[in-house]
Amino acid sequence: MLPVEQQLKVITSGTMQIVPVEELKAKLEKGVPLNIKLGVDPTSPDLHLGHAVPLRKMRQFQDLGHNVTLIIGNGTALIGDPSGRDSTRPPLTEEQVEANAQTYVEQAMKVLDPDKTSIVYNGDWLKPLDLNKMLALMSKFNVARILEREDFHKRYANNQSIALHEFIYPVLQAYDSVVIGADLEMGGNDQIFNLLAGRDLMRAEGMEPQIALTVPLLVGLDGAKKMSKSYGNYVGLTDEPNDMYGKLMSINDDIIPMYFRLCSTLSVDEIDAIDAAFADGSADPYLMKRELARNIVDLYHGAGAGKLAEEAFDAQFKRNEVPDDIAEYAAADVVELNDEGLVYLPKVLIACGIAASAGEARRAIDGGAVKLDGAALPAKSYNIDPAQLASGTVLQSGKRKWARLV
RNA sequence: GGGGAUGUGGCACAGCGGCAACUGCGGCGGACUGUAAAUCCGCUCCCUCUGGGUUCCCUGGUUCGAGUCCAGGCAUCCCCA
Repeated sequence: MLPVEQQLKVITSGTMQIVPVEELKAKLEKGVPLNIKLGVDPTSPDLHLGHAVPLRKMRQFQDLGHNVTLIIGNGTALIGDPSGRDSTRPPLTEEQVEANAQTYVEQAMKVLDPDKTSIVYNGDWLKPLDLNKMLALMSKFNVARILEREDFHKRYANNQSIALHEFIYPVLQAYDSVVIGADLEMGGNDQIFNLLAGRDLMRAEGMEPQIALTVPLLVGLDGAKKMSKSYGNYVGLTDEPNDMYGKLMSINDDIIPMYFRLCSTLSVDEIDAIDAAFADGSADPYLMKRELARNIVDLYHGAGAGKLAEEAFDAQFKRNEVPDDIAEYAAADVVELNDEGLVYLPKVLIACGIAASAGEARRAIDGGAVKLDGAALPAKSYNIDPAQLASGTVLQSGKRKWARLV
């Protein structure tokens, strides 16, 4: 294993807080692999780059020679983590949890090293808990302490409801740490209370308390809000390579270093150098962003995928070539003649998935966005000669929506 | 349990009884670019559209005409107990 100082350099890169650092140092100095815990409630089947931030951190631990336990919260999901919420989470059904857990693990393994990861389900030990044990656990916590945390405090102060079972969430999460004997637990920065609860409970059980490590919430592609599917500012881990590359190319310059830090596979030294280059203005943001996009595409789609995505990107957006993997539609299926022997183009655009409604299609035409074989149509050209839609014609709306007639 | 307020397009916020509905954000498209930023222009409910249809929590009512008035319902928020 690397010297403690070097390990710490990697560990602290891109983290929010480590409580307490001295204890972590002491644990590392023992020179044995630590047990690193990450608990996830599979609330959604699709992971994005934001979810991958703690996973990346886990991977760094693995590369340093430590072991990682990924806890699938099929027990805790029955409550729903109240962290950062202003209302009670709807509970998931067992089937949802089951299905989500499977895709979660699949996606997580793109980041983690499967050989150094053990995957466990906390329902295995949480569901069999009997009343005695539950009460014993709950007696270790007190209400005033739990009410101190910001999310509960706010809800309480604002007269928003807090269901009693939500208080139990940190208790169960803490118990997970006891069961697996965690040395360190990580989470997003809204998780700090739950992580500290684990410390308290472990201490109460006479164990060496875990270290709490938090990573920041990743900012979304818009550079403003946190990355989230509902904001539409995310890069999904299963997004197609070209898509992923394109989305990353659209980010603002000033979040490039942060994305390198939290999402890329570059070494800490390399990332530090990039930070420095951005700080003194010597960095070329455009080239850096291309490197970032390649790196992340490689990570999720295999080495070389980034380069291919970049070439496709250059062809499509720099040289305005027709992308080669566009959807094809049989002209016979999509092209309909009206009484005058003309084709109502908006219908064709809808059939080819280029427009959501005829109105949208008409607006796109009027706005000069729609092109046939690269030639823009004049405004109001809604009814066109079917000869313009012969087999082989490429339909385009804007730079991103394409279809080919066959 | 008592009292008060509010419910408008993805979000935010206007709207004297004549509105497909102000404005901002966001989004899309165009120009310019590095699918960055900044800036400028157009669009942003549906419909083969100088027109038609369906909208402003729900249900009824008043009216030639209701997002706007009335009644009841539902939801949310605030104050007091």
